[in-house]
Order: sequence, then C-alpha cells, then structure tokens
Amino acid sequence: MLSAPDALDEDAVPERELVVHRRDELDRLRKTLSPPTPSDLTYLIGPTGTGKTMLSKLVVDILERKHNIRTVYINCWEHYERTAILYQAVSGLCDAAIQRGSTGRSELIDYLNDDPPQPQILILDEADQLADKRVLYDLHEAPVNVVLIANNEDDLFADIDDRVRSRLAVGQRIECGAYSTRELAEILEQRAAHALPSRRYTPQHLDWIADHADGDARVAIRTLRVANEQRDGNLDRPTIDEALPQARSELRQKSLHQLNDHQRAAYDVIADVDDTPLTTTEVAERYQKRVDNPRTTRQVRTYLRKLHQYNLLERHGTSNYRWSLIE
DNA sequence: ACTCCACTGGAACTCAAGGGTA
DNA sequence: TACCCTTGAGTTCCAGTGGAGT
Repeated sequence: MLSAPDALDEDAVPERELVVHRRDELDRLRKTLSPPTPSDLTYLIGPTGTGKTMLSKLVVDILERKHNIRTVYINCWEHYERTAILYQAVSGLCDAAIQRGSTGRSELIDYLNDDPPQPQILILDEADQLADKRVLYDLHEAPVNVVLIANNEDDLFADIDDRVRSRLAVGQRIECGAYSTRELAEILEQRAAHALPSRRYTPQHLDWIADHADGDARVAIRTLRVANEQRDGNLDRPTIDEALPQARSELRQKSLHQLNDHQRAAYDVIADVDDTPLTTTEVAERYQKRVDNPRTTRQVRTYLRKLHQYNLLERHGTSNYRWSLIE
C-alpha cells in the first residue's frame, strides 16, 4: 500500500517539500510572477521530465492561495489551434458567456483585452506544439502574464516572422536542465520516503533507477511506482529491470491514447517493421492498404510529423525522411 | 556542374459539424 | 426550421529542396 500515492504520480503537483533540485527555479518563478505583470512573458525551457510543468503548477497553486490571482493552465497537446487557445483563455480568465464555435477569434481577443478586475496568469504548456504561433502575439498584447513552457526555444520560435519574434523575445527565462543521476536519485528518495514509509528499498535501488532514466524524472518516478506495484514495496534489481521498460511503455501508451484511428494506423505500420526505418512513401502505401477510407499521402505526412513531435517516432535524414519507433 | 525527380511543407481551399438566431 | 457563422480536419496545388544519375 502507498501512504501518499500522489508522491509516485509523475503528473501530480507535489507538496513544496517534495521539490528538490528545483528550489532556485521555483523561487525565481515565484518572484517573477509576484505580482503578475500584464503583457509580461516568462519562459520555462528544458527537456522532457525536468519539472517545468510541476514548477508552474506549484507556483500557480501558491499564488492562487496567497493572492487574488486568476490563472489558466492550457496544455498545447490538447489545444493547439489558435482559436482553441483563445477560447480556453477567455473561458478561464473572463466572466464572459461565450460559446465554442460561434464566438469569432476577434471577439475572443477583445474579451482578453478588456481590463481585468484582478491579476491574471496564463500558462501554455508544450507551447512549441502550437499550430499557429500568432496566438502568442495575441496573448502578449492582452493584459495577462503569460508563462510559456517548451522543450527548446528554437522550436518555440520556429515559423514566427521576425517582427513578432523580436517582440516576443523579451521576458524572463528560466532554464530547467536535465537532472543528473545523483539529483534524480535524491528526487526518488524524497518521493519514496513519502509514499513508501516502511522503506523496503535501498539507496542503491534508487540509484539504479536514476541511472537508467536518462535524466527524465517522469520515467524515474513511474519506474519506482511500477516496481513497487509489482512487488508491493519489496524492491530488488530484477524487479527494477522489469519495471523500467514497462514504465517507458506505459508513458508511451499515454501518448498513443491521444492519437486518432488513422494516426494510430500509421504508427502501427512502423511498429510492425523490425528495425528497418520506412520512407514516408512506404508508410503511406502500407497505411492506405491497412485501413478503410484512407487519408491522402499528404495527410499521412502531417500525421508522421505529429507523431515525431509526440516523441513516438524517430525521423532519419534531412530531406527524404525515414521513420522508425523511438526505443 | 547540370538535370531530373521524388519529397516536403505552406497556402488556399472544401466540407461536415455544431451552435446561434430570426 | 432554415440559414448563418465559425471551426477543424482533410485535400489539392505548387514552389522549394536535396539526392541521384549523367
């Protein structure tokens, strides 16, 4: 049994005392947003599993409790179209009766530009996934403090014209680098102490998990949870060895659940091939044989790019791509 | 160095769906 | 209930790019 199951949930916002090795970033973010400044931008940049989302949610949690601040969190995997982002922002920040689908973009922008009765913070997680980056400019013009979370600043600023880019370039940057093995082990130690107080594990077990998680706290925490479930807390090396691939597989499954049937079929085409990467044309042809009412090759190209962005596929080459699964 | 051609991704377009309104 | 508006998914078209062949 877990005494504090959230401590082993990689998506849950932890208590402040569970935040280790991100204290500086936490304090900087809190200072930056206390109070939130209208039209200010804050960037949280770092690889997957380095605590960016956790930091932003934790700070917002603290600020909401202590101050009269209105906040909205938007995950750009779920909502990536320009209008969808504006709709989510207006729904969360404005007391306006708006209807999805029948409120135009300009009207949504007008709502956002109204003087707010209280300070506002808008968090865009996975902001490099936005389909139309012009929404960043829409939001920057509004009286709201925007926090942009992304893996990499180059991707975030890709396909933005120079004029908009220079206006967005201002703002506080907080970098979250990949965790070292030592740091990850200490994070696990904290989590395990909360969730598994009977301590049926050793520091060596946590080191072993940390060493194999490639700096990704999500993988490390999920591995600890899987291993614990398998042996009900009695960790040993063989259990951890089994738990690691299972944890990675479970995280991958979470991403796969977000795909539609056609995207999934394209993914399965590549998954069915052992080791040999397929060209885009090969994927499209096999996919089109596999499904009823197949989409066009052009659409398959869009799917593959999306799967690549989801970190489900590896793309080989610079012009004529070949595709394989990420192991 | 040149040409050819497959591949890529942006832009413009169509279409179906969903909600508002008269 | 018919019409209008908006959106998002998908298609078509096409200019740019880079690899392969000569």
